Amino acid sequence: MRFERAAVTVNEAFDRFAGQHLPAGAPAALVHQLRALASLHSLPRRQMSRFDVTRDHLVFVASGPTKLVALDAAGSEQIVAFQFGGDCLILPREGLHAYRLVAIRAASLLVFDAEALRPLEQRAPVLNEMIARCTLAALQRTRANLVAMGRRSATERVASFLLSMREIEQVAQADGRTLTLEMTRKEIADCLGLTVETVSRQFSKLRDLGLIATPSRTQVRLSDPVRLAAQAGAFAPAA
Amino acid sequence: MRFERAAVTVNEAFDRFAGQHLPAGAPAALVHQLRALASLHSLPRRQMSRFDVTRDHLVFVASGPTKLVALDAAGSEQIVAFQFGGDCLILPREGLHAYRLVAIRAASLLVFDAEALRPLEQRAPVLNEMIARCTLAALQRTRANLVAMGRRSATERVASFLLSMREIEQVAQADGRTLTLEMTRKEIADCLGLTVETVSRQFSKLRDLGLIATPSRTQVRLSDPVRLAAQAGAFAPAA
DNA sequence: CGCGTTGTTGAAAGTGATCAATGTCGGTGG
DNA sequence: CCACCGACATTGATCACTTTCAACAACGCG
Repeated sequence: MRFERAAVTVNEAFDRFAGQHLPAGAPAALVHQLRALASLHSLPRRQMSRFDVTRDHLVFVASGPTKLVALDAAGSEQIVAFQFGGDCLILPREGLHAYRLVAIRAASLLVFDAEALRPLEQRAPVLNEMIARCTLAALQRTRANLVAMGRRSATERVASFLLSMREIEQVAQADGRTLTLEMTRKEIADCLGLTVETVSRQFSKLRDLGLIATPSRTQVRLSDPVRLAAQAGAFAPAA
Repeated sequence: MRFERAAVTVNEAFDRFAGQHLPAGAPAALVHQLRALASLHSLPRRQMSRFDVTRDHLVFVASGPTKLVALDAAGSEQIVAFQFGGDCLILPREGLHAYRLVAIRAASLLVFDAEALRPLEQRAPVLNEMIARCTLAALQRTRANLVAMGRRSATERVASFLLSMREIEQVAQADGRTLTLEMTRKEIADCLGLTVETVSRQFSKLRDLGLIATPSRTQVRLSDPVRLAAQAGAFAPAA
C-alpha cells in the first residue's frame, strides 16, 4: 500500500507551495512575508472547510483530494471542481452562492486571506502572476465541467467520473487499474447530479458489460478502460 | 427606440476598453503599446468568432451582447457564459473543447493575442491585475452557471433565462418589462441545454400561468416577475 | 448476533427528447 | 393586394431515461 506523507507543519506545506507555485527567482523577502501570512488547516475526511465566509481566501491544497462544492438552500452539495495535492484555488466569500471546500480524504490546506495578500501583490508581480495562473486554470476546468454537466446521460457521467478518478488517484494497485473510491454512493451521486440509485444502477450496468469490476464496496477495477472511455462520450474525462 | 452607437473604429473601441479596465494612472507608454496590439473585429448577429484557434486571446466586448459557447463533436453549442458591452474575457485556444464567441446581436470585439501581451505584462503589473480581475470575474460567473446547470428543471431554466435576459437587455420598453429576444427558440434551447419543443412548451406553460405574455415571436412581456422568479427556483438569476 | 448504515434491485411515475403534424409570420413575386 | 413559400413556432403522441418509492441484501460495528 502506498503511503503518502501528509504535510503536518505550516513550513512543510509552505515549502511545497513555494516549490510548486513560486518561481525559483522569487525574492526571499516576498517568500518570507508570504510565509508569515499562511495558516495551515487540517481537514479531516468528509469535513467541510470553516473559514471566515465574509472574506475571499487563496487556498493551496498541500495534500489530499478535495472538492469545491456549492451549497444550495436545502444544504445539499453541488460539486464545482476537484482539487488535488498541489492545486491552488480561490475560495470566494459567500455571495449568491455559498462555497465550501470538502476533503474527500484527509487533507491539509494552506490558507491565505486574499485581502492580506493585496499589498504584497502590488510590490511583487510574481504573486499576481501566480494567482492569475491558478485562476485561469480553475476557469478552464470549470468551463470544461460546465460543458460536461450540460447534456450528459447517467452512463456518460459515471464512466467519465471513474476515468477522471483514475487519473487522480494513482493510489492504485500495481496494475494501475484498481482504484479505491473514498466516497459513498451518495457523495458520487451529489458530484454527478444524479441519485444514489441511478449511480448504483450504472455501476451494475458497467459491471454487466464487463467494463469494471467491483471487488468491494469501495474498490473499482477498470477492466476495460478503452471501452469505458467510449461510454464516457464525446467530452471524455473532465480533466 | 433606443439607439446605441456601435464602436466602429479601433480607437473608439480601445478608448472604451481603457476607460473601463485600465486604471487612470496607467502609464501612457503601456496604453500606447496596448493600442498597437489591439485589433477590432465586427461580429454580425449570430456569427461565430473566427480567431486563430491555436492561440489564446484576450477579448474585450466593446459593444453588443455575446455568448461564449463550447462546441461539441456534433457541432451543437453549449452555452458557457454571456458577455455584454464592457466585459472582458479569455477565449482559450482549442483544447479538449472548442470555444467560440457568438454575437447575439451585432457586436464589436477588441482582440489581443494573449502571447503578445506577455512581455507587456512583465513590465506593467497593472495589466496583469486587470487580466486577473477579468478572469476571476469569469470564474465566479461560470461557477454560478455550473451550479445553475446542475439539477434544474426545464421550467426553472426558462424562467431564470428570461429573468437574466431582463437584466441584460434593458433595451426594454418604457414599462421595463417587455424584452425583445433577438434569439430564435433554437438558440435559446442550445443555451439552456433543452430542445426547441421543450422551450416552446415552457413558454406556453408560463403564458398559461399568466407569468409572461408573448405579443410577438420575439417579444416577451414579464407580466409577473415575482412569481416568475419563484418558478426560477432556489438559485434564481444566474447573475 | 442484532442493528444501523450503505448498497442494490424492482416497479411505477415523471420529465424531457424524439417524431410527426399543423400553425403562424414575414417576405417575394405575380 | 394577395397567394405562396420557407423558416420558425407550437402542439400532440410516443418513447427513453431518470427519479421516486419501496423492499431487500450486504457489510461493519457494538
